[in-house]
Amino acid sequence: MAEPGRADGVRNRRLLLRAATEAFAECGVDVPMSEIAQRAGVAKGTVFRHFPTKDDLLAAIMMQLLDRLLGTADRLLRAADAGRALRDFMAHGIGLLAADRAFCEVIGRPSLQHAEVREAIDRLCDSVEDLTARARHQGAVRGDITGTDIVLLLGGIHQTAQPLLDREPRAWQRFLEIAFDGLCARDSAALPYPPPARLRMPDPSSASHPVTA
Amino acid sequence: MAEPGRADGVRNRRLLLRAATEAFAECGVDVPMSEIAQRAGVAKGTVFRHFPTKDDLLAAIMMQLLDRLLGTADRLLRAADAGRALRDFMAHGIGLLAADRAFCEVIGRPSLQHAEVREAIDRLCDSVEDLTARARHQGAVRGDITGTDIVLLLGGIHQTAQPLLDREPRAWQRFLEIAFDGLCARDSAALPYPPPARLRMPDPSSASHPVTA
Amino acid sequence: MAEPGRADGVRNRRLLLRAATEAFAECGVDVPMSEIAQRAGVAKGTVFRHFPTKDDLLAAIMMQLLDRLLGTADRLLRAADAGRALRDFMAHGIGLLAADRAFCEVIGRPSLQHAEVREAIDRLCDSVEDLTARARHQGAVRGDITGTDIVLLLGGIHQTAQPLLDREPRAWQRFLEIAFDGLCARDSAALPYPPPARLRMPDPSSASHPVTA
Amino acid sequence: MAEPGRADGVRNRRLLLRAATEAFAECGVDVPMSEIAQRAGVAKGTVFRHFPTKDDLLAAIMMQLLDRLLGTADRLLRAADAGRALRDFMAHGIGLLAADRAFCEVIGRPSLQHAEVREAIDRLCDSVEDLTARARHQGAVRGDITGTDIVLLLGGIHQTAQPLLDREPRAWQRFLEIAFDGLCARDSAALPYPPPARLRMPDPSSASHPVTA
DNA sequence: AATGAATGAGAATTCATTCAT
DNA sequence: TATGAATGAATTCTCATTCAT
Repeated sequence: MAEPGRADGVRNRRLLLRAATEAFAECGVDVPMSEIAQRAGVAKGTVFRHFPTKDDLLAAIMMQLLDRLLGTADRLLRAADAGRALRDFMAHGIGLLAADRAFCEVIGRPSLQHAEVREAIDRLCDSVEDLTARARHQGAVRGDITGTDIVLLLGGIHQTAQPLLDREPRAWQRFLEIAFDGLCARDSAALPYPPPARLRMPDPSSASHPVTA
Repeated sequence: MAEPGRADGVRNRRLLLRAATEAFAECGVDVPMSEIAQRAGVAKGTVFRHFPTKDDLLAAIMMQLLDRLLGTADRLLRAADAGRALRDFMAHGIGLLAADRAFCEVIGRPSLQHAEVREAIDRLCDSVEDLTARARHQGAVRGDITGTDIVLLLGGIHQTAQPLLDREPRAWQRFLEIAFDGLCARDSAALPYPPPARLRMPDPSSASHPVTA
Repeated sequence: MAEPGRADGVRNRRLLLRAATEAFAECGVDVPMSEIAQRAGVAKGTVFRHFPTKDDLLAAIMMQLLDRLLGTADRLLRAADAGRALRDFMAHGIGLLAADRAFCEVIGRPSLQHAEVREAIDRLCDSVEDLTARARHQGAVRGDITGTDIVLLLGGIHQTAQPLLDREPRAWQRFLEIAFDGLCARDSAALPYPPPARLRMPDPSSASHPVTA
Repeated sequence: MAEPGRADGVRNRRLLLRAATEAFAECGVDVPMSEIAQRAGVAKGTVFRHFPTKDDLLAAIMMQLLDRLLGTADRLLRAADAGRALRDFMAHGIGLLAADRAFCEVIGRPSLQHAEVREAIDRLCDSVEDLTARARHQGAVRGDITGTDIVLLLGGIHQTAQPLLDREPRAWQRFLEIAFDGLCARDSAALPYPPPARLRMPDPSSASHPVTA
């Protein structure tokens, strides 16, 4: 509108990502692009200049998350105590999710099919698999726990605590502890269901059920 | 011309609920009302005769779910093995959620604020609290686990397995087992975060943060 | 399942077609749907209720034109004087085009790829081919004139007179006469270019050049 | 630092005209300005520096066309065989139009109202009138054919062949021959409609009917 | 009561044009 | 002068909801 001057493109991109992350986190993926523009203090057209479609914007936000997760996972691969490292990774990941309501809703959206996002998820799965394997070998978790279990639990634990997040932003720690105790339980019987297959983002072709497996 | 219209009305209401449950489960809450009307084999106007707004329809579906959960909880209160009963309750609840993609999305919607729904959630929490207390007293779960933990875990475990649901509809059993092992872990240290407060549906007035606590 | 409100629907569809024909004729295909709605005296949504996309509306208008042309062609096939019939057909066709500026612009639009439209064009070409063959056999036109020539000339003659249409709505008669004289010229040398192939609407797949051949 | 910027400006203007001609020819007048900028290898702002509005750019392209037509007409005025000259002029003109899909669409656009364009059209009409008068006097065309007829036929013949252009870029020669035969037909009855008035571009004020006369 | 046509407030997206650097 | 980021009006289309029949 009466915006004084044209801001640096880089700066606006950052403003937009911040505004979008916030808006998606608060309102979910159905928040209008115009709301995001407003929060970023730019005109609607500027959003589309930086992110040609809404799904491109969602994908960019996913990438932020995935990049941070990947960085953490790779760093923790060098830790001596693999069990501790695995738990730290989960804590970090859940903490990131806790800031973003959109994560649950983004599943099944075309944004997950961006080549970039698919690759990042793939790389993340690789690293978490390594992280988990080390914990398994050190006896820190049961022998039948896989990296995919861990990735799935990230979202699940976050979701468990989500209704509390407003009033108790750290409540997820409670459920992480419970889950981690379950992951360790060495003397228990075999789990009643085999380990899940590696996560595969759905091909852009399959249109029926939009959920991944 | 005694009551045929009324009978029709009852029948249509049932058709609509079935169709809506199915449609929401398959497509999520963004499915158009027209799609629901079509699946039910009635005209759009008829949907609105029975459910004045979309959120009323969502609330009715929530009520179905909650009623079934409540029935199960109350029945299981009479079981001898309280640990077994708690686990059965969770399995039943997660199984219901697994059939309905809309459940995750409904959080934060005004449908959660229907007086009827709030009351049902309240009643459910009471029953699950009882169920959990019995399991606690029988030593089947740790002493610091509450009914609210259990209710929250319902959604969380479902969410953990959700990306697998298409290909492996029973995968949630694996994560229920893990979580339940964690709930039992008697020799562990205290949980790092205190038990959550009782679930409270948000007041219809507070519009900012749509998540409950 | 009576048909009470449907009378309105039929009436509105007619209003819309009339309004759209007028609007396209006056303003070209770029006229906004909202303008058409306004001219028809209905709300925007009503246009889309009747014609799900703009191209559907354009296709419906094309169908009006093609149906009338086809009716005329078929009727004239029974005339005794084939040369006269062919000229009458052209006069009728050009008269229809003269009322519609959109016709020139619609070429290459997806509306031409509607199955219904393609079939109508096909049928029209068949009839005009017959009409032309009869004129050829009666010696009313040169031996190397085909139905496709005639169909193409319809648009061409209209286009020739178009800049005059506002002030002289019948000026196309002058150019029809000139063209028809050219079609008859029996003692002339062979035409410098072979007859065109049958008109074929482009496959929806070919996206490069949107013009038909 | 004498005039390098100016030289750049001239060069850019030429690049832009070339790119725009090409883009309009391929895609029609709705091609975005950004596409033209890209084809010219300059930034969008540069397009607007040279042509303040899109219609200014269209007008400049019209001027190119008109200048070439005018040059040809004037050159052919000196030919001995006036009938041959007239036909050569038409062939040249149609050939130019055949390369430019935008020409048909430009009719009715404000670009036709540029003073410069109006003058060029006027001058062209004068020359073509002379050209036609000479052909008339030599008996090469009917006595009631005017220069305006010829100018109008340029667009009309092009339009006739347009649907074939993709596959048969020279098909217009067939229709030029037919039309020219019609123009010659000396023994025919009088044409059924009087010669058109001189072409007049519409006043910028009259906004209702966008077609010229 | 049921129907389905009509409504109109948005939603995403495009693009000519402006303007700061 | 050239650049390209920003603008915002305009456009197509969707969908919850209302209402006449």
